[in-house]
Amino acid sequence: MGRSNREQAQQNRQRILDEADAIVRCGGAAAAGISEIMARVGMTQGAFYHHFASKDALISEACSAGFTQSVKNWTAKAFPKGRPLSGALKRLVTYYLSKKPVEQSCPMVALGQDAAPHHASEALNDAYRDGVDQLFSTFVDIARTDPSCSLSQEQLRNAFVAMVGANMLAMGDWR
Amino acid sequence: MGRSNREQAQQNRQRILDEADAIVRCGGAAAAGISEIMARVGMTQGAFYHHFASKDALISEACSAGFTQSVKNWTAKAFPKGRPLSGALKRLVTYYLSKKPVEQSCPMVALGQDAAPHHASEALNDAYRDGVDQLFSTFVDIARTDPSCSLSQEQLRNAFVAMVGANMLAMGDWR
DNA sequence: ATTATCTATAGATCTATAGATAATGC
DNA sequence: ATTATCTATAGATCTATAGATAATGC
Repeated sequence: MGRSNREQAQQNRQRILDEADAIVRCGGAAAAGISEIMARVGMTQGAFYHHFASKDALISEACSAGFTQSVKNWTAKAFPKGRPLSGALKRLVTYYLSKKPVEQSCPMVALGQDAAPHHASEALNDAYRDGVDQLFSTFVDIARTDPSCSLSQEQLRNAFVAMVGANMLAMGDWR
Repeated sequence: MGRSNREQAQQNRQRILDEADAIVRCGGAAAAGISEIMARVGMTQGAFYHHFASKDALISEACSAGFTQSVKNWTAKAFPKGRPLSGALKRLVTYYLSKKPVEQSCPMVALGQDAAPHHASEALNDAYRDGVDQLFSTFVDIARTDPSCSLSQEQLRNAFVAMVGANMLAMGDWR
């Protein structure tokens, strides 16, 4: 097959990112082989390197994309259309702890090990830390907007890490 | 070099397990290559398969061993010799959240992704779930023995997952 | 005779690159 | 002319096995 036009090529790049994000959330960076990703997209391995400089560049970008997606989801679930602001934090926590398809697992948990500075590139570690900060800010924003929530900053931090920890430990039980 | 005697061979097996545990805690199961492990032990790859049926058998056993070690450490840190029972839970939490060498990272966090049933063998998943149960039981036992602690069962579960979640998220910041 | 270890290697990945090909963009 | 994709392959893993070797255990 010949080359795509610019718009199509841009869409193909996005599909590579989306597939990488999905696989990474299932099994971490090691599970996201380039041949597997490209096969899902419907192209050969060779084309990959036209879109990304390296696997690490892909994973770092997929990490950022995954966190951006989560921020969007959190806000949408906390403030569904036509419902009062009150109860927003509770709705978020319920959504976060609900069972979802593996490819929608939380990026904080999916990349926790891969993003540790001992093994990760600086790009990936930065993307991860930035993503965690974004999700925590979103969490606090939701709590502050929810008039039924009166938790202090410290209580919010405890609630946040408890939510993430509970999610990680629950992963072992998914059948 | 020729063969070791039975006692020496048994010690070698234990060293393989210990090295596997250390590497797994640093970077998960994928980071623990058999050649790397055997090189650290000071033997060649070929000898590995005399001691273990497969890499998966090794990782599963290393997982159990890691949790057993953690249970022991938790109890020792909560109840140091010559100190009152009061304050035991606080001492445990402080120890758990203190910065330690990577090869002593918490197995709940190190293996969280690897042990998820989608990718893990049943043996590894069982070892992980069993290990988490053991650590939670240890946590509850310490709390129940500590006269200064009056947390309910539900509060203890929240404290446990918060502690684990905080540890996982802190990993991204280790420099 | 048994067994713990070593040597050598098969076979399956996986990342990355070089060069050809075919369509787009100008 | 440029560029998105494909074909083919290099080179580096990594798990596992087969068969040889050398010391132990009896």
